[in-house]
Amino acid sequence: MPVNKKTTLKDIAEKLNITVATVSRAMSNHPDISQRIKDQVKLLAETLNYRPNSFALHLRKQRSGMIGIILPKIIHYHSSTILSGVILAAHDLKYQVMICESGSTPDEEKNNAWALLNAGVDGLLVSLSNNTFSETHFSDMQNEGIPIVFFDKVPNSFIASKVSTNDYTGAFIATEHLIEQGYKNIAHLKGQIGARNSEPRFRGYMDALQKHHLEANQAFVYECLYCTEEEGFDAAQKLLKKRVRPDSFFCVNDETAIGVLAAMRQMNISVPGEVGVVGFCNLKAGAYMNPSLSTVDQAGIEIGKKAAAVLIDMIEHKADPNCPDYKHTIIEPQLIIRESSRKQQPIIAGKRKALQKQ
Amino acid sequence: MPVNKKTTLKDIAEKLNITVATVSRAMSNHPDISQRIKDQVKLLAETLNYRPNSFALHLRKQRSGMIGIILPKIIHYHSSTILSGVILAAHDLKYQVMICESGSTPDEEKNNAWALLNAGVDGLLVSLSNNTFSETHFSDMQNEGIPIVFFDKVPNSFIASKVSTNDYTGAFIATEHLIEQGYKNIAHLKGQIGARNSEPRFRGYMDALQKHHLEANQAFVYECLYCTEEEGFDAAQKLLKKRVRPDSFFCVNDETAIGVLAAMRQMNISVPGEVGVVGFCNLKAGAYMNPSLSTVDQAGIEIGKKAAAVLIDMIEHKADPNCPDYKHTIIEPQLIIRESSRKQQPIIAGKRKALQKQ
DNA sequence: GTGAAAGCGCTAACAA
DNA sequence: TTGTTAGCGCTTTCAC
Repeated sequence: MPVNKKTTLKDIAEKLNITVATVSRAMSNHPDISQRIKDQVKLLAETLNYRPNSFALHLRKQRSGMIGIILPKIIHYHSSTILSGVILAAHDLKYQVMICESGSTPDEEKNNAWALLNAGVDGLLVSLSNNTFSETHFSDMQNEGIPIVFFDKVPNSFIASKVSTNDYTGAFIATEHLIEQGYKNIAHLKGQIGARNSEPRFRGYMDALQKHHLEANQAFVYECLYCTEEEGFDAAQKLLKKRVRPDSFFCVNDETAIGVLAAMRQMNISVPGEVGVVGFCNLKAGAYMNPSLSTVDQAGIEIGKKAAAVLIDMIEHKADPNCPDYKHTIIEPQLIIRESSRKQQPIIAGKRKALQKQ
Repeated sequence: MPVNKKTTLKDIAEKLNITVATVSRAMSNHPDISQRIKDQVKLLAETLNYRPNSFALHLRKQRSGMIGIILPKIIHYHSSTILSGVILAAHDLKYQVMICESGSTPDEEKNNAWALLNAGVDGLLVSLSNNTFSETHFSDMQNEGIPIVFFDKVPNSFIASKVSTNDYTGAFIATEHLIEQGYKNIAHLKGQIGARNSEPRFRGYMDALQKHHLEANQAFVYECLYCTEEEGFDAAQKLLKKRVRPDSFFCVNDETAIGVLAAMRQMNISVPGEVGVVGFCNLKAGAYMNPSLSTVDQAGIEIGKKAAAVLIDMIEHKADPNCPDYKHTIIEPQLIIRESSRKQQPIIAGKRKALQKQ
């Protein structure tokens, strides 16, 4: 493997018998430099394959043009969608993205944050793990003047820039949709009390019931610990064995909703005829199910784009005295109606339906 | 937002009336430095929140401890799994990961590569887009001494370090499995001729047939252009309308296989009873299908880990005269048998099955 | 229009 | 045991 030393401004200067300063100015099209020199320099730079040394640039500017992102788990569909959005916006603004995965452990999250800062990122994008209850290290960083934007899973009790889905309205429109389809006894598979998105989704569900004068039945709210398909499966079976049965499920996420669908299949209960189901997240898998799963889409790309844009704005206006205050951007989610909740329209068997996606 | 200038070695040196050199040595536990000074320095560093300036370190060492990764599309399950593996291994070896997405366009891929290098990565991890036919820019980089490892979608006609799945054996064991289950007329939904993984998978299929003395029927091989569920759906319908019908499908990926399952449902053909189906990739969705989808798992985490390890090895032994030659690591995939191909065992209705995953 | 020199923060060879 | 000096590659102020 050849180890050709990279060309530097010095190399060019020596070959042309001028100083590095002149070369530097020529490369950046400084008006003082004669066209002749500029041409010479640029030609030589080209032929020698000159590329500026980023390390020197970073040191000089005390800026790297890199932002760091910390995610609980990359494989989650929602996370990787957000990541895509972040990268898009960052590249547009000439920033690169460095990535870490916390695996939902607060310690890793903290280590990741410091590792990214030590690697030289100009700012941090953070989606908190569900298990992070103390955000003091992040407030320390903020106080040091490090720009941080929280996204998706954002801290409640902590003043900072944030970008997140409106979980409340997402849950509200999903529940309202079930009501409009004629379902009356709507159960809710709820997330863990501690989990960041569970509470607003629960409130959205409750408020939609209230708006439409439906009584909220405590027995129809089932708390899931891990929000897996298995829990959804179990929950659905338990709830349907009660004397008063629910006729539909609004689930805190698509995994549990998929579990509900499996339970319905096993119990020979028709969906959406007898029971309606709506999830939350718009997993790819939902579109493939039979019946396909209605859900709430969180516009991950938008969340990512916005979070990156806010962060980079903070980075570039750090010294600005009238620097904008921390702001919380709320992205509105969108209801995706598929077969699992469409009671009102007959289901047309066939390809179009079988493969319907969005 | 406060803009506290960060503490440097100089600050510490001045406060302690010693030189930066001494401070530097004290911080790195140089044996020559007296314990007293070390204690003083470290204490002050601690209280002043000293963190070494990475830009200066990078400039000095001409190394950043960052690697870059280029993926066609992050949202693809397989890609994000690999990414996770890369990050795991990189962090273990004290490297950070910078990420780009090519969107499967060769131009973006090239831009990404240069952008990552300009940002200062020590080496590159690349999964080629299906549309990349000329890899000259990568060979230029290689010739400049930049360590590159290709993974997943690797170049054929280009000598470099590579890590990839054994597509051939994956296809072989999948097909053989169908044969062992008693299927005789095995169709293959094949990827596009140009696509990187299609050919070895096709060969694996053909060779498995041959090994078991089954005649390969040209009419049973269907070439998909985009390998979507829709194509899988169409293909299955077309093939099943022929006079000689296939009794099973080995599909180039899980998307097409999911399409086949949908077609079977619509045509009221029982799976695996009448027709068996096996996919490739082990998408999450496959486990949720009814029947759940048999598939080939590509051990994405392993691919990622290995690719990162090889790259970092190249980076750290760049100057090594007996530097290892480029090597191609092949990761063996694993067959995941679920319901869609298990003809031999009766399907037990119920929860365990409905939710079976791996 | 171009050169000289300083400095970004750090390390390491050489001196003392 | 500690200080001095040079240098990583680049930009920029100040001279000329």
